[in-house]
Amino acid sequence: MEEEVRLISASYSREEDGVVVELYGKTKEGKSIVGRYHGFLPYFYLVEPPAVLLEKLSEDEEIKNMEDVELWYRGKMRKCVKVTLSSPWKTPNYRRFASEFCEVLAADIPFHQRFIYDFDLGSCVKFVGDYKPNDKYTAEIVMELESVENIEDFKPELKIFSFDIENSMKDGTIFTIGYAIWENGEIKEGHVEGDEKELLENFVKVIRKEDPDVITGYNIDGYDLEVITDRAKKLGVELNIGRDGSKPQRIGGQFWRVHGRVIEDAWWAVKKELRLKQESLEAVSQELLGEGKMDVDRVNIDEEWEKDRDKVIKYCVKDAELALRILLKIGIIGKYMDLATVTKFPLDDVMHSGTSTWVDSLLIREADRRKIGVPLQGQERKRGKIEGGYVHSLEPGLYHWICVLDFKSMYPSIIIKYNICFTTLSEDGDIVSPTGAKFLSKERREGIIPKILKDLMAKRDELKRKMKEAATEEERNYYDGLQKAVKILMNTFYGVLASSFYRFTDPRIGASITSFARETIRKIIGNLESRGLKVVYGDTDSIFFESPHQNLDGSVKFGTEMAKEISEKEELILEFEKILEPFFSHGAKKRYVGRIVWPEDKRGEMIVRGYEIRRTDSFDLQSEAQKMVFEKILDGDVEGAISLAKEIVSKVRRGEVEIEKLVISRTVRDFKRYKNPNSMANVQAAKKLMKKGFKFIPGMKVSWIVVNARGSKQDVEPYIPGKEFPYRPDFQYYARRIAETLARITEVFGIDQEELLTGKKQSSLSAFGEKKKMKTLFDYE
DNA sequence: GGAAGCCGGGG
DNA sequence: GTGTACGGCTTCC
Repeated sequence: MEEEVRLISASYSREEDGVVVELYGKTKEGKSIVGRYHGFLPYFYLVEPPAVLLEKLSEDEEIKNMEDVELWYRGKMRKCVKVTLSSPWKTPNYRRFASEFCEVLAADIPFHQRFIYDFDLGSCVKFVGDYKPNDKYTAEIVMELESVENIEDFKPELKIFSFDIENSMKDGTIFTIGYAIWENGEIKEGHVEGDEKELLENFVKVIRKEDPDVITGYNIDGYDLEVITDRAKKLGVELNIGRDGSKPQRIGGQFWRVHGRVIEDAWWAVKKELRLKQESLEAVSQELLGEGKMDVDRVNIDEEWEKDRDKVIKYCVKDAELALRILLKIGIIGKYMDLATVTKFPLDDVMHSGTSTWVDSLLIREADRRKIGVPLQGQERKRGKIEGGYVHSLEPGLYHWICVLDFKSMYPSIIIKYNICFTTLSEDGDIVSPTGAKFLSKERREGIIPKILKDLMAKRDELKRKMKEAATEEERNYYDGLQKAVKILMNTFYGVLASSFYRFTDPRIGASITSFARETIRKIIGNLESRGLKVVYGDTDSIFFESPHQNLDGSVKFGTEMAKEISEKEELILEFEKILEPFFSHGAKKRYVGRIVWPEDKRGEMIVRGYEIRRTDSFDLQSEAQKMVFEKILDGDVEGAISLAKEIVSKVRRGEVEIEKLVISRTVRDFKRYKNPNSMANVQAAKKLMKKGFKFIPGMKVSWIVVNARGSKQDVEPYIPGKEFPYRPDFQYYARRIAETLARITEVFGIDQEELLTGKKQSSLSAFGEKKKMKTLFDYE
């Protein structure tokens, strides 16, 4: 019997006759399946172990086998012993014990991943074996596996179960659980009823019956799952919602895992994929779906429940539905399926493991093939930060016809070009990085990291080619998703190598990569300048220079030629990415704005880098004013921009501003949890609300307006939407904040914060012309 | 300037 | 379960 399966998650069970590896997935036909594999055993390696250790281990019943092997480790082949044991869960103990005697290798690899590496499985496989009904599982098909083979990847539609709970603010009792299920392009809704115990039992029943691949909801990681687990425990309900009947488990006080399914919090998905100022379900639904939650006062949920149960149930189901549609809208499942394909992992592993594990997935397999020892992940963390990319200084001003060139996969290309790898790092290497580290040339020993990256790069080119040749939109999207995933994975390699203590590397390697990159980009900038071109800016892998032609056609032609010419010289590919007309910066690195005029499909798009305001104490007027001024500048109207900035500031000073645009909001927790509660504006606002007779519940969001910022601490007054605000905002304070924001732009034209505020020039320096002085004034980094 | 603290979502 | 884990901003030292 055979079944073609996309792997969703993998784990193992202890059964009477030993350990069983369980591979969960979805078949091409859309059925849920579990494949059971018997007889795979955990193992690790000892490097040059002393006899006393071997003796002790050989007397131990847990140890199944010991075998002499040779492994390359720290620059040479060494005598090692492969130790096979019978219980994966005991491995950490033996690892700790053995570490007292000698170095231990590959003893910290999760058992199911060890299985996947050893069978070199990808994310889609063929199960070969017999169907054996087994009432342990909720899956439709259960197979006892004889073998597992890799097959071409496919993306089955997954079944997604979204839920939401409503529970008492007073005692935590769960009132209802609403859900929405995505299957075959349709959404089905429902809720569970009964007293709290029945309700939880019914919830478990629904999940077991529906057997979803993915469980979601909004902030379920931090709230709903926690509450449900607590209440179930109190009431003695078995929360066996795993595909094997196991309970969900919290990992590191963070996310949750359950055997056979993926638990993906829609809120976290939104955080990962988008950068939004407001992340509440209401705000995100409005933003992505154009509709909001139902009108229920959840601070008074107990009363609402007493008053109108049907309404609360509807509200609850609606929230579950919104979370589901958000998850679908951002396409995170599809994206991670593509990443699963390129990392050769089950979906759950790629979604819920760190990026270093993605790199492990390719690197450990390759290391095993080449008999290279796999070191343990070091314990040290966050040490010795390496120097990053080169950032070219940016002189303040407005520029025209800026060509932007970008290195294609710069860091991966550098790693390949200079054969940078832990296997090539060597004192007698002939490739010397600017930091002094030496690497063997490709001819003497090809590094395994460069090899993997080279394959990935070729893979990406092939996928891009297939994408271009695609006959249908669907096919095109399929390949586009995969090529993007390869790109993400390639960049992850650098990110992991640059982190100070990844198992396969050390800071010398990360530092060498960036130093080669800095050297390369500096050289190219130097070349461009020696041709008389003005290089305006550059950051890590991009170069911005002024086109010698003040028109579109000439600039496109010139940029294309330059990219081609430099690429040929460097063994690295420079791509002509875009033309900005105009381009503006006030002179700080990583901060600029511009309008794209080429390529055609992005024409008119405004790009803003580094100026985004995402401070927790920001108010709407700040970002609105900034945006308006930028738009004027990009229209080429500098005078207009300056007068607009002055006008906005003086209007705020005079109090001619919509009060809503000055509101600042934040959550307030239990006052006791603050070290210095009285100094915090949110606490002050909450206390004043209570005085006015409003009910305060920890966790509530409060809004306020600053009414006096002159003293040692800010005086604020709560703002209640829809009600008149009976105080006078501290307009001087708001004018100052706005002027601070806008002056960063207008300073380039000689108008500083003081002048925006008072209309008077404060410094004797006037605007342009005095470049040298301007540079010292504005070149803050 | 780096480490520690806190928020954000949810009822 | 061979894994101990957010990301960004602010305040503190």
